[in-house]
Amino acid sequence: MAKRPPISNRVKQLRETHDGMSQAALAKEIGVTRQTVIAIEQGRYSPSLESAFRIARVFGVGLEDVFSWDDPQDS
Amino acid sequence: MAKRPPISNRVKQLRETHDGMSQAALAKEIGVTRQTVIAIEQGRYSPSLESAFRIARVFGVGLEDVFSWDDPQDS
DNA sequence: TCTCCATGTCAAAAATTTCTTACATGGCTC
DNA sequence: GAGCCATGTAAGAAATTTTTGACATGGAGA
Repeated sequence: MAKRPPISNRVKQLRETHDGMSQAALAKEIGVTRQTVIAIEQGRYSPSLESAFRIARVFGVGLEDVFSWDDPQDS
Repeated sequence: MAKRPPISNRVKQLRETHDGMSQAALAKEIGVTRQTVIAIEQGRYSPSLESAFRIARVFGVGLEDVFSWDDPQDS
């Protein structure tokens, strides 16, 4: 199965600050299913670059304002 | 099959400006195979967010300095 | 209470990305 | 020419992401 990726995201917070947009509404806007939004928010797997870009666009922010790389160790 | 995503990238240029790093060397650094690097450079599909972050890191730039969303317009 | 909505879980199928292996070409050097 | 190295193609297997559909829970409101 999929490992948890070393990437965290603020999708949930962004939804809240975006007029309490629901997962279903976000899913519809970016063209994926609600299951996908749930899985991304829960960090079960990281989305495709394409979905990531679409999410950032919906919220009008940069990709790295939504997703961030937080690998503890790495040379 | 996969559609070509509305995302372009400068991986090839970055390799060149990075001391002519080969595809094989880049692949090894980001932990994927050479085939994957080729496919990404050719835009056959967009990489996972994880691979995208690793590529940006290798070149010491931001994610959006490597990959950019170029969709004509959204509805 | 009953209904609606948002969130969440689960499982299996479908789609996409990545890997593995093998082979081809062009450039360069010896 | 022979030997490398970098790039490219191709096909199938493996892994991961996304979809589909069904069901459960809690909160808000009528």
